[in-house]
Amino acid sequence: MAEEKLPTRAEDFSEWYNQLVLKAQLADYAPVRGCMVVRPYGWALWENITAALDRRFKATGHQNVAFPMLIPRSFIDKEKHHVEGFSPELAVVTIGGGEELAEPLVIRPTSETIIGHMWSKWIQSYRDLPVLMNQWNSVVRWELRTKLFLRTLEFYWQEGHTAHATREEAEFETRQMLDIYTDFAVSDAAIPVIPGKKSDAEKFAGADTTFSIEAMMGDGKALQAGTSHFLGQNFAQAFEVRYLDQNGQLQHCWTTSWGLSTRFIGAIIMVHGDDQGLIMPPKLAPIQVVIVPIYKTDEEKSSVLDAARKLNAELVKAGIRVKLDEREGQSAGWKFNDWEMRGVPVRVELGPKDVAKQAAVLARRDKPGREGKVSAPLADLPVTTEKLLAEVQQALHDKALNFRKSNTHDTKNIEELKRAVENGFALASWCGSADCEAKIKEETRATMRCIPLEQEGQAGECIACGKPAPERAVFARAY
RNA sequence: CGGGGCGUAGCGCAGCCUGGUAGCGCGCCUGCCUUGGGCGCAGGAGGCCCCCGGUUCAAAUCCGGGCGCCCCGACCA
Repeated sequence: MAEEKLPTRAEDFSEWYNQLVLKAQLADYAPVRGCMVVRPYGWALWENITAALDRRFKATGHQNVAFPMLIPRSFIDKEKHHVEGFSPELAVVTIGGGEELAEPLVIRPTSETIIGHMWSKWIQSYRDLPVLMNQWNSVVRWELRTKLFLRTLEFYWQEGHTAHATREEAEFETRQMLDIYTDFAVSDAAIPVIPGKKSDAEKFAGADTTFSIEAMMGDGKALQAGTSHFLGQNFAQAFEVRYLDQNGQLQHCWTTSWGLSTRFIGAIIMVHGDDQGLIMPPKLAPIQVVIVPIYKTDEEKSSVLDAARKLNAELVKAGIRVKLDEREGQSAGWKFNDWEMRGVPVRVELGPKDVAKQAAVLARRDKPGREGKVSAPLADLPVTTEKLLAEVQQALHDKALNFRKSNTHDTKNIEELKRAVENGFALASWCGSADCEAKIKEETRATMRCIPLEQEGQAGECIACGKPAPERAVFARAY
């Protein structure tokens, strides 16, 4: 690392983000434009995210599967809106084994089509339903403007796909998975999100209805952190996914799909991070506690390291993800800064003075300097640490929620909305027309993020046209 | 896809205008010293100066062409 300090978020949020991702060794640029290499620390975070989600998917009856990456080009063409939405960003394979292919293959941008194709073979009867599947994979979308984690040509995600006998059941599934994303974001990532419905302009290509969870980043911009789509019978019709019901009638299935990607790592960085670097939510942190030993003489070194290793073992036994930093040649101060930059939520400082009184200094990442430090007896440390991790988890969530609240404004006209989205969210009544939505975007550079499921306050007149509006929507500049 | 910036040691950069021995900081290696908030000293290793062509006795430097990456704007998980 050439530069030790990051730019501050106020100076240049975008540059702060870029440098942090590289310096914290979450990811690096790949040799191909717009592609990233996820490094061990970043992947460990992703693994914790996948574990937290996968647990929830399994608990609601979903099974994991693996579909191939290559899809016949013609499949994409079968659903009208789908092809319109995805054609511009497809990567297409035209040569295989040195021969021009009879039919080009696309690298999946998402798997609705190939899954629909297979379902048409597998689903015959209402007894075969529902089908509840999920796959962890990567997909490719040829984006023009890329940014590590937030938008790369290839990204990692999970895509859930389900087929149901009735509209109601499919709609329930769509909402259930949105709830799961919300619960994950709030409980595990400490990121408050607004679950809501997308406008027609913003919805998934091929969906009847798209829901999303929207989060506010540290610069006040919005990030769509997860989506759940009610696909109606669009793909079932395009791929003839049909079943015979109890009355002997042939019916099209109702399907859903839902996804959450490595983009979520970008959300964690931009929601919790501060000018010192990352702050990992304890529940997802690859390293929850780092022990930094401090010593001068050989004698001190051996007694401190003895105590540190013993402590390390006890914390491991308590189920805490702990790392003992035994690196030589870096000073304790250097290590403090290093682990702060990498966002470890709790640091244990252990030096001769501490060992003498059988204690250790605990420092919490979310409170800088002395303010966040306390001394605690070594014997209690597994318990004390666990408690502190829970406190940090809660504090991060509350801080993010307060930040969002204080940067969200009720707006009554376009001027107010324009000002509100300079550094936050705007709540505004919206009549629901695409024209008004387009007008707002044109004049303010903000997009309609979602119509929150939980409506706060009374809807009045549409902010753009003045006609009565049924609902209030969130507008913001978005990543 | 438009606008801007940048390609020189692992990283960050200077040198280029005005052609002539390739440099600085950090990192890395060795040794000593240090470790409670980004220690210090000494020695050392490390280069297709993005690529191709041109001008010239001589090109990192001037000229032409290409490629790549980043940033900013319109589309997107």
